[in-house]
Amino acid sequence: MHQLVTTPDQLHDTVAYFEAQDAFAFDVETVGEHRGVPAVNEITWLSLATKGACAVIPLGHPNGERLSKATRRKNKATGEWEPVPARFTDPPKQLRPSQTFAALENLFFSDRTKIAHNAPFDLLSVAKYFPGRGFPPPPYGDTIVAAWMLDENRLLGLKSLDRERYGLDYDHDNTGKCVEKHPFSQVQEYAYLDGRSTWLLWQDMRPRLTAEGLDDMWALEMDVLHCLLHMGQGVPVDTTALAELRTRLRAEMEHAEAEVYRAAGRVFNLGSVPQKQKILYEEQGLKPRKRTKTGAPSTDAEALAPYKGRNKVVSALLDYQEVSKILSTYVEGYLGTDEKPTQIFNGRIYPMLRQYGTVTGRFSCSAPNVQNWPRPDTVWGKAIRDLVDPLPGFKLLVADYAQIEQRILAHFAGAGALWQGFHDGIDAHTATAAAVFGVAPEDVTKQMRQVAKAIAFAINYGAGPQKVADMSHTTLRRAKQILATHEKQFPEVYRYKAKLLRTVRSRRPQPYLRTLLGRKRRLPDLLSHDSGRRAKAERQLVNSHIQGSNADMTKLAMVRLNRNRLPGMQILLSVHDEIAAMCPADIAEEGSRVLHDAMAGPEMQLLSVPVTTDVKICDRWSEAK
DNA sequence: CAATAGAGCGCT
DNA sequence: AAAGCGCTCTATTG
Repeated sequence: MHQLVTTPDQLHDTVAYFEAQDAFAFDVETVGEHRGVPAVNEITWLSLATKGACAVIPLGHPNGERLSKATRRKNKATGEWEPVPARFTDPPKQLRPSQTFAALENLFFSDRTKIAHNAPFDLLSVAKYFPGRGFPPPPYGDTIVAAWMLDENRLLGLKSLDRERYGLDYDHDNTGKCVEKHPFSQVQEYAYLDGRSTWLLWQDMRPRLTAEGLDDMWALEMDVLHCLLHMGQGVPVDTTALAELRTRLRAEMEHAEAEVYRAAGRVFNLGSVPQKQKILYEEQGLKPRKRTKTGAPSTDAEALAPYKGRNKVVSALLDYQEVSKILSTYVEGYLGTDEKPTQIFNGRIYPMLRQYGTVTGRFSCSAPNVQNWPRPDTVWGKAIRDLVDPLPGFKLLVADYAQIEQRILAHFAGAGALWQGFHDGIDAHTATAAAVFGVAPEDVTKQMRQVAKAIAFAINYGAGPQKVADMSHTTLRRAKQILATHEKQFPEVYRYKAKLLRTVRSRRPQPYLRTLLGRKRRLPDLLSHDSGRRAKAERQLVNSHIQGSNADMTKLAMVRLNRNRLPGMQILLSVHDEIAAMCPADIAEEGSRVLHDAMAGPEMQLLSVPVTTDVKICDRWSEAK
């Protein structure tokens, strides 16, 4: 059972009880148009749970109980069913957020372990109610991170975990999505169960992390969480430049659109795949070069590439699609339109990095996703990245690891040509090309290097000879020959792959690998009887080992940067092997050294080959070369 | 009308 | 028979 807290006395008793514990779970329900954005949302429910107690604190829920059960009624005149607007009694008198959070301040700003399911959301939502105090300090617990570390392949939502662990199946009408639509007692029950199950899951999972040898990785992830709270301040953007970009892109798009219609001889919906198929493969008489997985002729850029410059519709369409993608995703997506809300608040975007967002250990990123910004060596990529606007008096610091995945491969494979190349300071693709083509590194041509890149894909992603041929612009026969030579020149790479497979496949109860810093990746399909699934799992094995180890290093670098951050320095973004920060201009040089050492200092030399990064100090991203 | 699937495309 | 993501648009389904 739980205590409903609506009076100062009850609040006082609740606080006293929770302050006597060394850990507690909590959960917030939020409302408002931007309920999902912790920087600006509004909390209307707070639930707390710990050993022996749960408390639910409503903070301005608008509804009492539902007056009529019916949600639809028949219109007598038309005979149609119409929705009945929900009507409620008045809600009970509730505590004000200000008095409530004042009473809870000592609890949240204590050394007690603060546990939530997706803790950055709850902690940052709560933090606003403690102005001037920043966010609650460690230690933290996050049941979604724990669940992910214990099984990255399963559904991680609180409700799914409850169903799996306890057979508990509450909330059939998605109460949390929009609490203000629902009656008081229903939300009260919902908030109670969310808080309670977070606490129960924590009790269940924390010891299992230790049992699975994940204590060090857990410590790292909780340090990452601390860093994410710091990053919750968001990224300042130049909204004026963004609006100008919108004007430019709209003009370009109108032009491109007209070009397509002119070439096609008629107007059609440029966003419609079926219509594009009709135009290209029926009216223009092109031969489909590729099929989609449902068997339809593909209209993607790769399928159209052979016709670019030869067919006017194709050329115009590809131009249109490029502009349209940039405008809708990166410009209107951020500024908002009549249909879509803006993602910019107080001149900032608040990208959400999810530390549990991938099976390999990488971050995923959303709302907006800044990990898929167009590359800085393209005209639109420059324009998008230049929207990041360090505050007056600040510089931008941007750094990425050089060829980190190839270095990790060299580390795992051990002594050999690749490994030696890194020790000699030779670029990995150049070293590979030199060995495969039997020439000196200085004689490696652009084309040879391109082939070496394709080989790297073949190793890291498990690409086959056909793919390598396509990437290297050569024949299947030649690609097979090249791969055979590579195997002869780099036997240690293939020995490493074989040994990894043997080791991992023999592990029980299900095969799993461990990354550089001990993260687990389970690959049950390595034992599948379906050869297709097995082959896929074998590709994932090598890729996850390398990609996951890369993720470990980047996460560790972020934590180190957060720890050694200079006063006024703010970590802005992380994109897989890249970290961007903002630093007061007068200490930018020193800040760049801190960033460099966080990523590639002596303590970060965790591989048997050197790890390097180059930090750029700039006012705009595009200046970073 | 809302939710989901499919295609496509941006990134490392 | 190329690993890991998220967003937008259209078409289809409930």
